This record gives sequence, C-alpha cells and structure tokens, in this order.
Amino acid sequence: MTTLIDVARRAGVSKSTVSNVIRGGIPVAKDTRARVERAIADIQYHPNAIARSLKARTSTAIGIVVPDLTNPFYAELAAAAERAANALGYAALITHTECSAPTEEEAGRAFIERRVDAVIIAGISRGSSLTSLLLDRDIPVVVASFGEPDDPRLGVIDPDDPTAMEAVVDHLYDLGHRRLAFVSHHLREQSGERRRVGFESALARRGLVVVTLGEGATAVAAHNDMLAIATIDRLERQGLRVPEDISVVGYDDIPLASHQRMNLTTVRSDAVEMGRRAVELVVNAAREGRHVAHREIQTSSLVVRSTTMRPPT
Amino acid sequence: MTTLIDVARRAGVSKSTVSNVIRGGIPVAKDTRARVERAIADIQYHPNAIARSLKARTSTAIGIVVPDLTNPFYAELAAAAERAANALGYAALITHTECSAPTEEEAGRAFIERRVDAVIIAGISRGSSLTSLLLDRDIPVVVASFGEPDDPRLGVIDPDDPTAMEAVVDHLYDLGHRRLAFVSHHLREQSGERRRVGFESALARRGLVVVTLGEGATAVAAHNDMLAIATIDRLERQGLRVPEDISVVGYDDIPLASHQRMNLTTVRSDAVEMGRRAVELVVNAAREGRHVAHREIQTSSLVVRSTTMRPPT
DNA sequence: TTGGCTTGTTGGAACGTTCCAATGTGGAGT
DNA sequence: ACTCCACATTGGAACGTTCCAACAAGCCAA
Repeated sequence: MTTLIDVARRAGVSKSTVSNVIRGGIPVAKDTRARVERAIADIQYHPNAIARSLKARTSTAIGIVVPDLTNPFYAELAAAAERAANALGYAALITHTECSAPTEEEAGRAFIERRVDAVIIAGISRGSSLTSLLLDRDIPVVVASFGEPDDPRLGVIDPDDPTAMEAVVDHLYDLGHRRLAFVSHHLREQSGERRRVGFESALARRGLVVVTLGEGATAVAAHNDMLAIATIDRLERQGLRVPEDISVVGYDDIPLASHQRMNLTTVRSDAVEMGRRAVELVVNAAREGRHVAHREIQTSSLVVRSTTMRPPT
Repeated sequence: MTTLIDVARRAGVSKSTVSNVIRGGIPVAKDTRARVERAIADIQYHPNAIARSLKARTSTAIGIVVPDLTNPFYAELAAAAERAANALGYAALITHTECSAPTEEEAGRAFIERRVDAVIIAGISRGSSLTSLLLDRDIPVVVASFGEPDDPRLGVIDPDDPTAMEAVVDHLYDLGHRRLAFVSHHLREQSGERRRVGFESALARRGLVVVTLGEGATAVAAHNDMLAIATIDRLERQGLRVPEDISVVGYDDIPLASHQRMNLTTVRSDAVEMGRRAVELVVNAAREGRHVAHREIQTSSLVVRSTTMRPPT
C-alpha cells in the first residue's frame, strides 16, 4: 500500500503539504495542489484510516448490536442504521448476539478494543453488563426497541410497549376473547420481558390472567412477528385454523406481515426510523464528546388485519 | 482510555514487559507477570486495536457486502459470516449496497481506507469495478451466490445456477407448463442475470421461449424467494390463485419458504454454509498473504412444495 | 578469573497520519 | 532600505502499539 510519503516524494513536496491538500483547511498554492493531486491519482493513494484514527483518537466507526440478523425487524433496523452511519462517514461494525450474555460481553470488548465512537443496541439480554461496560468508558450508547432506562447516561428510543400491549388486549377483549396466551422466544431479551409484563398488566386490569396455549387459549399475542408467524405455522400444522379457531397477534409489522397469505394483525413499529434516529442521536453525542442521556418515545399503533377474529363459540 | 504505558507505570515495569505479558511468547518472570496482570485489572486496560493494527499492518477486520440485508437469504449469509469471522478474531464491516454501482465503489473505498484484510461479496452489480478495485490492492476476495469468475484471483462459491434452473424448468415442463415467465427485481445483479440466462437456455433446449406474466404465463420462476413471495402476493391480489391458476417457483429456500402458508417450491441453497465457507477461504488467504484464486460449486437442489401444480386446462 | 549461556527486562525505532511551531518567500507600506 | 505581514511550506513530535537489539544478572564450566 502506498503512503502519504510516497505521494510527497513523487510530487516533490513534504508530507505536511500532502496532508494539507487532503484534509483541506490550510491554504496550498494552486500548482502545488495540482501536482499533489496528480501524484495521488498516479499511485492510487488511499489514506490509511487506521493511522488517522490513531492520531485523531476517533475511529469513525460505530458498533451495532442486534439479537438476530435474520429477523427482518432487526435487519431493517441495522440496514437503516448502517446507511445513516455511512452517510456520516462512519463504518458500521454489526454484531448479532442471540441475546447471549457472554456474546454480548465479547462484542463489547471488541468494540472497546477497536475504539468505536458509539454503539447502538437494538436488543439486549436482561441484566446485561454491556451498557455499563461501554458507558463507563465514555462511549455513548443508544438502545432501541426496549426501555429499561436503568442508566441516565443511556439514550433510549422507546417503542412504548405497555401502551401497545394495552391496545392488543383491548382489541382481543373487544372481540370477545377471555383466554389469552403470550408466546416469547427469548425471555432473556429485555423487550420480550417487557411486552409480556405489559400484556399481563393489561389483562389484570380486566380481571384476567394469562393462560398457556395448552390451556385452551383462544388468542395468543407474540413477542414479535417472526414468532407470531412461527406460531401460526405450528398451530396450523396441528390442524387448528387461524383465526377461526385461534387468533394471533404479532409485534413489529415487518414487511411480510402485510402479505396476503399472512395478513397478520400486529403492532406497527418503525424499524427504519428507529435505526436512523439512533444513529443521529449517538453520532451527535460522540461528536460532542458526551453521553446521549436522552429518552424518547416512538409511538406504535395496532394494525388490525386478518389473523384475529371473535373466538369460536 | 488507559494505555499500555499507564499499566507499565502502575506495575513499575517497562512498556515492553507489559507488551510481553499481553502478547505472550516472550518469557516473563512469574511475579512480574502477576504484578502486570494486577495492574491491567486495576485500571481496566483494554489494548488499543487501532495502534496494534497500525504497527502490525493488518486490521483483523473483514468487509462483507450484501445487496440487501432485509432479504433473509443475505441476512443469514451475513450472520453466518459474521459469526465465523468473530470466532477467528476478526470484526465484520457489513455494508448493503442495493446493487448500486456507486454504493459498491463507495464501500470498496471505505474498505481500502480501513485496510480490511479481506472481503466477502454476496451479491454485486453487473460489470462492477469493486472486485478489481480490491484485488488490485492485494485484498483477497470471495464472491458467494454468483459466478462470473472473470478474474482468476477471485474466490468463487458458485451455487450452480444453470443446473438449478434446468431442474426448475424440468419440473414445470413435466407438470405440463409451456408458457413460462421469469421475474427479476435487480437485473443489475449478476446472479439475477445468470439465473435468467440459465432459465432461458433451459427453455430453449425444449424449443420454448420465455413469456411475460402479461402474456398468459401459467408458471413463473423468480430470481429469489423474496421476489417469489412478492409475486404470489401480487397475483393473489389480482384474484389469481397460486398454484391453481399459476405456478410460482423461488430460489434460496429461506426459512419462510417452508411455512405452511407459503409452502414455496424453490431451489435450496445453503446461505449459512456459504457464509461460513467464504470466511474460511478468505481468512486463510489473508493470513497467507495471497489471493483466494479458488472456485468451488455448492450444489443446490429443487424442493417441490405446493406453489406448483399442473397448469389450468 | 574469564567467557559463554540462559532468563528477564528494557529503550527506542517504526507503523502512517495530523498538527503545531518554525521557516522561507515575496510584496506592500513607510 | 527596512519592517511587517500574509501566504506557502516544512520538520518533527505525537498517537499506542510491537519488536529488535542490547543489556543486566545469575550461574556453570573451564
């Protein structure tokens, strides 16, 4: 790989002058500039971001943590965040953790060693030490799609699960359902826990308690759409019809949810906006050398499609 | 952030000794080692990977390029690659390009500047300059899921599209279909082009030519499952029944394809194995300071489910 | 005693940038 | 002729590592 010094030699100037041409800001004579630019093109010079980072003490890279890249909700969020980060000149280090605490800590260690400027966490296990690991090293962090703001330094984009679960229970109750179940894959995941708790509280307010699928539930809410879709598959393979025999509600409104053959009743949550906004918050904080320390709510609304109807008589 | 020198000061040794403790290999007296390890723990020292990379002239990072992260096939591939890379101590810089040539070049530039040790490309636009950009800088590259081996330095994991499309046409022809269409979203994408060409050749061998959906096709093959699923949606919204009125075949066998409500006839292609193998090839090459220069075929087989049947009479 | 060997430890150069202070040029103003 | 200043350019230190050559201390053989 060619270096700045190769360019300098070829253009017959000092390395400082080449640096001035590249970085701008400091005036350079027109013909000198031309000569340097010529040399850069000739030897195909690309600045070494590693050396730059070392000197500048910023990596212009952000870390992105998702539990599962194959879940379209997280994939959309990660893709939107990556796009936004790139637009700001940041690279994205994407890691998926499967909500395993050791993997999360491993990812945190890697982020710290690589000196990422900021981290976005789209899902995290309960009681994880990841956030404090990062925050204690003054790395700004935004968590999206869950909301225990245990640390005031944290940035939080909160999908307001309690309100959403209230709407879900409202909808099912109004249809006549009284035996409701909740399915969750990663109980380890904070958002899963939070939605379940929201669901249970909403039931409790109507004097109901949660039942399991085996106990003759007539409706089931899932922690997210992927799980709802998997649940539909399982139920239908058991010979039950959705929604005639049992209603199913998801969460996220992934693109597939509006497919004719799924047509899933779900809670709409804007992954793209979440990813974009998370980058905005976290990069601003990083540039100003501070924590995000800001919480905002992203309202999510129930979308009624055709996996819910009145319970069988 | 604390540095090696902070550790050295605290432990009362030189920075070289601390380095020796961390890196291993060079013998260090037992009590010295203990003192250094103690100091590391005390001040929570994490080595600076940027400085290390500068000196070592390798970033232990690989770049991963996918056209679209929200397509489960690419998401699975990227996730598998990321997992494999992490296991080898490499970070993954994931970029999605939407098969746009400028975005691809932008990503290439970023990879070069960050001095990634290797790159995996899971999909790329036709005639892209990305591969030669990287190869010319002696960065090993593996392309997965397409197969124009235009450059002998390239590593290629080839899903053998021609054979697969032959099987697709066989299947449809045997069912009685004679008016077959092909749908493709990104004709820019090399694999899309390649599958279309494979499809057309297979038809030609039976004396048929491809028709469009509007020309009364009784069966349609899609460039990938996501597109097949979108096509089913569109057809059904138009009041057509799949497969009674029209058969649909996908490609990839994403997890969703086996869902009861989709049950998509498709070509099985192992994204996880592709991602894993791509990392293996590319990291080995990087470590040995050479190009991959190796091509292998990943066989893909037709999975017949229930989106295909004999044409309407 | 001298020399050689092993085991531990160390200073310093190097990696490729950035950026500051210093220096070299002209002019223009007096 | 001189100062002064803007403009252009430059050397060198610094960022935090690694690694090499050098060295200190101890020990054994001759």
